[in-house]
Amino acid sequence: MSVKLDRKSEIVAIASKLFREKGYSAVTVRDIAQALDIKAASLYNHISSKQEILHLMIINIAEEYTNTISEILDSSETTISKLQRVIRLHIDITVENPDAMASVNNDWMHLKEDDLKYFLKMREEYEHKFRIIIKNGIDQGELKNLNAEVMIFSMLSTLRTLYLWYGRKNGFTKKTLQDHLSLILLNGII
Amino acid sequence: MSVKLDRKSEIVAIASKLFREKGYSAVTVRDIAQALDIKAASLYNHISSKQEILHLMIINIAEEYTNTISEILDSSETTISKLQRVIRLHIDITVENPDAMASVNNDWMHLKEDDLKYFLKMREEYEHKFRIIIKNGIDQGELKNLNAEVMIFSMLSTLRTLYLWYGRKNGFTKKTLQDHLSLILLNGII
DNA sequence: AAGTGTAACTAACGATTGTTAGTTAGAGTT
DNA sequence: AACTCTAACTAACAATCGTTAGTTACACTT
Repeated sequence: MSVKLDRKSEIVAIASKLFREKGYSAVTVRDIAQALDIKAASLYNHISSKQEILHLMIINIAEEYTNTISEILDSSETTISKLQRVIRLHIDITVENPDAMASVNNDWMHLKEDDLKYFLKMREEYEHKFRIIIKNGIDQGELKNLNAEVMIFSMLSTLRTLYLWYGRKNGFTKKTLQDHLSLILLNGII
Repeated sequence: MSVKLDRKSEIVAIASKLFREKGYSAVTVRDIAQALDIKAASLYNHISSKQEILHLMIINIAEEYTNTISEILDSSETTISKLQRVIRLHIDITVENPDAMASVNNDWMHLKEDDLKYFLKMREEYEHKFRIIIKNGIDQGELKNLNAEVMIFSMLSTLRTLYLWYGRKNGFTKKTLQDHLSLILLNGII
């Protein structure tokens, strides 16, 4: 609503980088302030607490995952097509927020009571809907009849740690990932 | 060498669980002591610092990964067989040290100077040898001619986060994983 | 009985933590 | 010219951090 939001976003962006490098607990508000070249107390003109930074970093992203997988599940595409959309979802969010994804993966447990419950509820819902997509695919013969949990685990592990690989020395562009990741995740490497 | 080692291992074991739940920085030595039902200062009869706990947790495991992948690379098996041994390596270490694996993945950056350099050197060597196995497999036509980096990323992401899934409500036993994981990682799900 | 080693304890340390209160300089508005 | 808002500041707070020093109770060996 106000211009303040810009500075606030700047704080969240810088904090994302620091949280990614050392984790939420190891980063002090003085670290964040120093990276912005201001004093720690000045941060509190823009944010209410260190917690709020974590909230802004994680909750929006978690909601986007949850909303989009609901859309995908409810659509009337083939399982393969659904899974490709899930892969695209992870690529898109990771490319847009590579630093924040580290906190979504590793710092969510430092959310406070309500946020924590909300986050865990969303994560459960996400995995639940992912599981349904996979099981439908198996039932309809679109996927091999293998252990569904191992399939889910294997795909989600890769998609969730995308942030660790995207933008590294390897040539992972958004296009490379979109072209090769579904091939490899769905068809295997042999 | 002495009986002390038992108590020391007990400390590392308890600390592994706590580090896994909240991360190295968020766990205080008072937390660790309380979990053992002793006072914080008493820990220092057994360990020299909080750092030492992290060292014991990470370095041994990293060395085991590094040594074993060297053996695998140097062996004269097929690529498929080598990759199956790599999968087994990750399963074995994870089943043996599920809690410590969390720190290997998420707390290594809190190792101090020398340990940190050593760890990163080992991780690079590990990925390097993994890459050679994959590239040999492609060159000899044992693996599809797809982006090698995406293959590496996809497999390692899954294998490294095994600790997050093993022993959860899903029925992941060591046998289930050994039977299904190579099928899915190597042959895909379609 | 005296001596030694182990593993716990109490008490305290200096440093650092997130946060609050109150102030100030400047830009935009009335 | 007076006022308001914004975003920085200094100074300080109580709480907590990892760690050290010195002590105590007990078991085992001599």
